[in-house]
Amino acid sequence: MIPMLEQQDAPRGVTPNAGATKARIERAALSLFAERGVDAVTTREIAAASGVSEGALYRHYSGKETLAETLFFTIHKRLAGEIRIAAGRGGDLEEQARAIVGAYCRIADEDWPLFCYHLLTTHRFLPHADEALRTDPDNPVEAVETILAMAMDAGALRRGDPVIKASMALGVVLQTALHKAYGRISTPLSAHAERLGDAVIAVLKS
Amino acid sequence: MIPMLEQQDAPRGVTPNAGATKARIERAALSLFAERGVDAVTTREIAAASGVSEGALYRHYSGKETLAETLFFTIHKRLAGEIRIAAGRGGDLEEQARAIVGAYCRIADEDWPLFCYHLLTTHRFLPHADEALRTDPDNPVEAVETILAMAMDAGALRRGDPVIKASMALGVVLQTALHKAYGRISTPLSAHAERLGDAVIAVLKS
DNA sequence: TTTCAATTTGTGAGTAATTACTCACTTGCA
DNA sequence: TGCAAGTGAGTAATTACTCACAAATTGAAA
Repeated sequence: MIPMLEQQDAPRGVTPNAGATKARIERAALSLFAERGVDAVTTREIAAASGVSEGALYRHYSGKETLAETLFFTIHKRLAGEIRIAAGRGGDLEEQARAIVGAYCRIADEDWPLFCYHLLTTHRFLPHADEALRTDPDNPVEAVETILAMAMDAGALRRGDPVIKASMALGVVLQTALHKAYGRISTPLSAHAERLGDAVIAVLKS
Repeated sequence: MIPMLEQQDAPRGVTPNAGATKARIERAALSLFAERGVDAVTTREIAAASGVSEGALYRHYSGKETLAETLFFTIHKRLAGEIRIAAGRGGDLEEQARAIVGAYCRIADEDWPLFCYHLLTTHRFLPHADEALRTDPDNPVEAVETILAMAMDAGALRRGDPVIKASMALGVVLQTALHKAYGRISTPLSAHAERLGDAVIAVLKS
């Protein structure tokens, strides 16, 4: 089952509403999960918020946990992809850093519930995911680590532990996003992209 | 009820084991909460892990939620206090920053379950705490914000939004701690205190 | 020191409430 | 007509919390 998340244009030969229910369930679950945590949200609530019955939920997902997991890894892989794309647009390390920061801000502002859900539930899924997913290199952290390791090899960055450098650099952006999640910041994350970029670059050079 | 967390020296006139049960419950709950999340841990499990009965739990706390909340705000206030102490030892902003980073690392290494629990459950308690607690200025974030605002007033730091600066600086340390929680880093946090300090200072100056 | 009632602390089976999930059935589209 | 999609009352299992009781501790009188 592929998550839909957004209403898509209907391919020909398919009812226009195909996937609509699935997408509504996902959007409702997402907001509730981000707000109160997966465990605190009941399947009844998800159904009510989606405007469908509880049974419909099980037509699309084998259970609540699977739904939560699928949503998580959707954004997880998307973030990894966007990071690689941003970094792949070339330029020096500073330009790459700014591009990655910009991508994070854009994704966060475009779909805050999804981004927020990822931010707040990583610890639930990452350490406990099965071997295949946990060691899957297609994740945001490793994407950044790879870029930093390559920059070190190329002499664009002082040698050091890429794991630590990556966590420090990511922290600049993610903690700011967290503060937004806590209600300490009300502006879009993009409003701070430049300062975030400056700080990330300062961390990388430190 | 005051959380005990550690066995204390018995004041005279009091049984030597006073508080021992309460402390055991708290330690067991802490580890379980940090590992799997408050909602996923049952009172039975806490009782079993503490080696006491389920009823004993309710002699000391009015319920699971109260226990979780008390543990959270214990470390929350302690972190705020330690930050202020570290910053209060004088010195210029760089020395203050290094002292605060050192304090975070020390607390994390001294009591990782407690620190980790705080790290992973902030979003559960902070946005939903009652007015008094949520607006209580005795918290780690405001402690840092205050220090930065004062440094700006004193001309030691370029003017800017202290909220953003604080979140970026905190992120350097907290995201690295998170990566330790995810199993990406196995060394003590203190092993990276110097690099973390360098990065925080770089962020502040950026 | 010994005794002992009062008080605190601990026990664990029981309970009411909740909840994830099922299934026999209906609906509506191709 | 056939099949996928949707329904919602029902169910078995779980769980936070209670309560009647037992054990331990205390302070001090004898």
